[in-house]
Amino acid sequence: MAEMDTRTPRERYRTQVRAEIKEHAWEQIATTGATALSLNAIAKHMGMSGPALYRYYASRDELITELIRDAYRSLADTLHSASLAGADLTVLAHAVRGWALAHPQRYLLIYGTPVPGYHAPDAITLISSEIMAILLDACAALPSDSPATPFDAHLADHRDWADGHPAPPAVLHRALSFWTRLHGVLSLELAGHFTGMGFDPALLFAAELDDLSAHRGDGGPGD
Amino acid sequence: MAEMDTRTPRERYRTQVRAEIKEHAWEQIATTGATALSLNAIAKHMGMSGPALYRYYASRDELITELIRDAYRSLADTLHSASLAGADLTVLAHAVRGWALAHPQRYLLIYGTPVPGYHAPDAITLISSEIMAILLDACAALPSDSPATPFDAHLADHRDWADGHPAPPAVLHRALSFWTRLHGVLSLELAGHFTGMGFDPALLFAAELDDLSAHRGDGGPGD
DNA sequence: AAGATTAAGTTAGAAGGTATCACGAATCTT
DNA sequence: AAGATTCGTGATACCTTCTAACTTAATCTT
Repeated sequence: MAEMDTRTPRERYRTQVRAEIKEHAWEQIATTGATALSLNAIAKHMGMSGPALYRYYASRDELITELIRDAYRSLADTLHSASLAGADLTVLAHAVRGWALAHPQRYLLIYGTPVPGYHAPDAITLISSEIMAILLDACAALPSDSPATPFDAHLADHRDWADGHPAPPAVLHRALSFWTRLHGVLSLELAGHFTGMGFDPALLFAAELDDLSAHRGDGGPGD
Repeated sequence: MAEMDTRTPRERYRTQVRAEIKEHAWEQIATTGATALSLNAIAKHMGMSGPALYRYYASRDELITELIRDAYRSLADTLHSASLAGADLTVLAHAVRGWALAHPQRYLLIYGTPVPGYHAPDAITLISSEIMAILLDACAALPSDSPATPFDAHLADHRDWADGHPAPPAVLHRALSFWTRLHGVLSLELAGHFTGMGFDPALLFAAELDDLSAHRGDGGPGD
């Protein structure tokens, strides 16, 4: 049975309206993009007048910040699930890609062009490092006998972002490459820079992924 | 001697004002970002009233389109110069990075999150394939004895974007990897996703570049 | 040179955006 | 039931892009 909700009806109503606002916001973002998000339109769509929204979100920026946080949370949860069900890099990569293609505006909200004056609050940094931890675990699972590069040496001394994760520099390096390479393909694809070029972005993504898992692996027959 | 300018003074004045508008636009974009570009602010900054700008640009979108075109042109020229002065991939990559760091908003305008309803006109597609041609030339200059991947086979049949360039599929593949990997690092760096992580993005960029030039090159220790 | 034409710049205003404020009304608390 | 709190509203201020009408000025034609 549900335990007694200690919150007052007012509070429950409030959180429900906040959630409904975000729902409409996502709907609008999915069609018109994040920059064109309009509080007025959301309000009218919900049957109330513009300024009423300001009872729930102090500003447009605050709403967007919460949307970004939710997007991070959604991605982190997706990765967490994938990581539980067999956490190798390939599975993880396809989870990321699937999520990004299902919610392009969410991905772009996180990793796209930043809002000029925007600064990520700590809550987001936390989720971000949670994602990084999953990635580092997956990278650590792969063997790595590649020679230490100059960048590896640099990483040995600059591993704040690993947040205490005991991975060796080569693994840190691999995680960063994983992140930046997949983002390179994904962001260009989502931005539409491949449309009209003729090839299938999914295959390029897979090729980059193959290269990541193979060429510094067990020294075996890479592919 | 300057040859007679056949244009009327009106036309010369017109192009000069258009150029001045773009200059102010870049100034504003550099500080506040592209989404916050305001025609009104530009006009007031130039000492004339808002609607006057519409004599020179039919809409805000038309101005932005021309800015994007100029940004593409600037990048293409930069790459062209670099390509003339010894066109190996490393030089090219550092030219791109230098340009991107010098004009972050220009880079983001080209490769960042797209404007929802925006569609690139043909003039831009032309410059884009000009850039691709330079990249393909540089990639073709490197030896390539890597085994054909499934993606290579796919590229053999989907090479419209190469625009008649006679590069073999492996070179096309390398060009795409070059593009996406460097963009992966650059875009995340420009978006500020590395700030606070501690490591030096320049070294990550260099490491990615090393990997690109080395591991499928001379048959080195890679595989 | 005088008149007609064209272009440029102005003000006014429509439509829409964020955000603040003051006020009435609904609701929770006591 | 009375009081305090919160919600939603309309009015308002100040932005934005963009259109329309009007004035002024430069240029072209006769």
